[in-house]
Amino acid sequence: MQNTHEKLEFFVKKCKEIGLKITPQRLAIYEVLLKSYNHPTVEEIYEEVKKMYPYVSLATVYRTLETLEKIGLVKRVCFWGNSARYDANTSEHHHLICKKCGRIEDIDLDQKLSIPENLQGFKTDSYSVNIYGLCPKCQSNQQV
Amino acid sequence: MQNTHEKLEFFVKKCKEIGLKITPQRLAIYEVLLKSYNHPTVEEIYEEVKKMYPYVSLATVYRTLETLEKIGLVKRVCFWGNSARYDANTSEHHHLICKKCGRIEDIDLDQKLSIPENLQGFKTDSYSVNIYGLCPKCQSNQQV
DNA sequence: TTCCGTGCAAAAATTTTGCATCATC
DNA sequence: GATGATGCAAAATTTTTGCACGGAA
Repeated sequence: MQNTHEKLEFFVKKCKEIGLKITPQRLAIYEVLLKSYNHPTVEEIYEEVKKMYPYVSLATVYRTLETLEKIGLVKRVCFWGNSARYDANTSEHHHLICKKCGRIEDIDLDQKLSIPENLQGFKTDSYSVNIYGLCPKCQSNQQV
Repeated sequence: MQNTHEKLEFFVKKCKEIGLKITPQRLAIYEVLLKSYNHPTVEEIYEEVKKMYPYVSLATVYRTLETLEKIGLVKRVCFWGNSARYDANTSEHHHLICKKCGRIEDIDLDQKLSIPENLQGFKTDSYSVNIYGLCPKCQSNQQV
């Protein structure tokens, strides 16, 4: 597991390698994502980035996230509601999802599935597990 | 595993129980979903239903799918792209997803994960596994 | 100086809602 | 006949795109 600083250095290295320019917006967007552990929506990322760069545009956030996803630095996750969410944790991990409020948490599973390399003609390369349930808050609001 | 006919009867029973009216549109939408094994988008379901009921409205499809999801007859799945997809297979099963074209197939896994009932404060009740890879078609178009 | 990236605004795509009418029960 | 469901259109939400300008390399 790398820390934020190492991840940012890696980001800069990767951008230079590929020939992407390192703009303040790009850095800010990636930084926001590194700091958030709640799989924010594009809108939420945008609001956060605006605190540092008030003139940033939502379109830039969309474009940047797409770019970051292409080079493998962030993952697009999509579980709930109508908007895409992003995650800077690209290591092997799984998700715990509240069926009521949609809250998503990362989780490590020690159990491993052994997935055949070939399944129904698909050449497989990874998997992820979504575990559904009720988060602590929604359990106590159950009666409401 | 029930067949289509049994599922339709169950649908009718369930609707009556809850007090939902059985309209031709509802039946048609559920039927379309029962017959499709590719997790169609709302738009795709709409196009299919229109073949039987040319005057059906997209809004009805949206509302009906929401209703069917609430009563547990269909599942909303969301993996790829920007639109919601639906699945009438509500039994325990998992998904095989092509990273390139977004095709989704159901898959049975004989391996089981044993998920603790309590994880990070969440009361868990189910899980699903998404396996990612390349579908046969995208493998052969790889060079393109 | 050269391009890529950005901001802005408009367009496209997706989903929800209000309301009058219709059809099931 | 009562009530819930539908169709239509408009609105709201989410995402993408075109284009001129500005800034990183």
